[in-house]
Amino acid sequence: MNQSPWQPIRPEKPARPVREPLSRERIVDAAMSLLVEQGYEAVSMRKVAQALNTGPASLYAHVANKKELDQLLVDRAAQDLEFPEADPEHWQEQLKDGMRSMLKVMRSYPGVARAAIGQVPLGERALESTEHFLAILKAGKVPDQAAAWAVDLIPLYVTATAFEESVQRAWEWTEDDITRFVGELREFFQGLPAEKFPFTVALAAALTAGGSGDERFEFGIQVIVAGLASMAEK
Amino acid sequence: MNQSPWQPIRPEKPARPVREPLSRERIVDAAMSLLVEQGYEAVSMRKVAQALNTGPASLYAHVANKKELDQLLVDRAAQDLEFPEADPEHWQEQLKDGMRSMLKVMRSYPGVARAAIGQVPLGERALESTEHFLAILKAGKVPDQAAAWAVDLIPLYVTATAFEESVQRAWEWTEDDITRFVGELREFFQGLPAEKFPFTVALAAALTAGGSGDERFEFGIQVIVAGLASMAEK
DNA sequence: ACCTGAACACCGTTCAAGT
DNA sequence: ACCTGAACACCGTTCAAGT
Repeated sequence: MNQSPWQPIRPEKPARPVREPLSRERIVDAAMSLLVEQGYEAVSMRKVAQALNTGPASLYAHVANKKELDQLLVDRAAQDLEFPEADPEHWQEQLKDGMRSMLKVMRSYPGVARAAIGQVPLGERALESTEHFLAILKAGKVPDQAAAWAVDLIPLYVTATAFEESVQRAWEWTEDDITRFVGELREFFQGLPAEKFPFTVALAAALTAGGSGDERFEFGIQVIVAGLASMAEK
Repeated sequence: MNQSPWQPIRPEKPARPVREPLSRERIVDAAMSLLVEQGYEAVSMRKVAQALNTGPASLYAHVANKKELDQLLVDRAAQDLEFPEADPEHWQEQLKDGMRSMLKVMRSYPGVARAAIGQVPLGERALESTEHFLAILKAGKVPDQAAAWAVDLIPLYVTATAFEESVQRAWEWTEDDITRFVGELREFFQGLPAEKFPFTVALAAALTAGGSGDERFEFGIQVIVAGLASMAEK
């Protein structure tokens, strides 16, 4: 206002792009948003770059490649894991709670299961999760080697469950579609030739029960925990 | 030779491409070869078409899309499954044998596990496999609902194991690389702060044992079978 | 040191046009 | 009915060139 208009103005580079510089942090943030909003398939180097208003090549100064970005996403998701204090009296129930919590986190980041499968969990939070599962297993007197392999089996089962769900979710079926599909499936099983498929026909109803996934998952963790309990000492 | 050279010759279209016509069968054959020789990533519509000396668009007259081709590949692999006659006396060992056979087939078709995950197994051979597992489980007096969910859990575990292996194989590590990595991993675990990670440090050796995968898989099927046995009636 | 545009070698799928 | 070429809208990664 009070600046005389004919005074020469040095326009302090107004066109300069004051964009925040790129960083691993910002890249993971952007990738995580894409993952949550649009699933794993949407997390491409190009789309992440676009979300950050830059080109795909720019990401490679901060992230080695797509695989490393996947690992960073798994680490980020692992931060949401929660574990109660280990309680030796109820180690079996605690093991189940840990697995339920793990599935919950993976469900809240659809697609992270695909990135997690086959990864050795070495992030800080992943290590804490391993430590916690070991503590629970040892409280239950599970032998060392069995406990060690169990902390491999447990994430494998939970991740596989979450991955399977995410694959099926990618087909974009509605609740109705699923109900109809399950019904048709039951009829298909029932209609099979009984001489050749006696058990499949007889158990058609049981085979198609628990479509939502929760009951099947509960069954799975019950089998695993009971199996581990059978190996416990004393 | 004995044909007079100035006689008008109708050259019966020698340039006509006598190529065998496309068919589902031939497409699956070509895709399976690619899968076996170069892994799942190599099975693209374009590469399959190229192997058949045609363009990608030609495949769509016989196969709806890539997903359907994946299903056909799983069906094809399932034909290699073998099951012994069900023997009630040794149902637990038979269950394990069935799982071992399943893993063996999946290992011989690297990449088929990725195509199989999340699929409801409805091919003829897949149905026979379900029927056979049900027969073994019922011979072991596992309740109906548990048996039904078990035939979901079993393929999930085997497929996840095979998929995990195929992901790791895709990194193209040599035997030496793996040995070195496992050694470094053990040292890494041992070097963690013992106040924060007491069990991880103490069990470092056990955590890194059985890198080949066979021992880990044997442990997994032992846990699952023991868990199912704990649910058996009587 | 960090960022960029352009290029390379790929994808799955569609469609109008041919036979 | 079956097949084709060409196109569309994508991939991950590399590299020389800029600042």
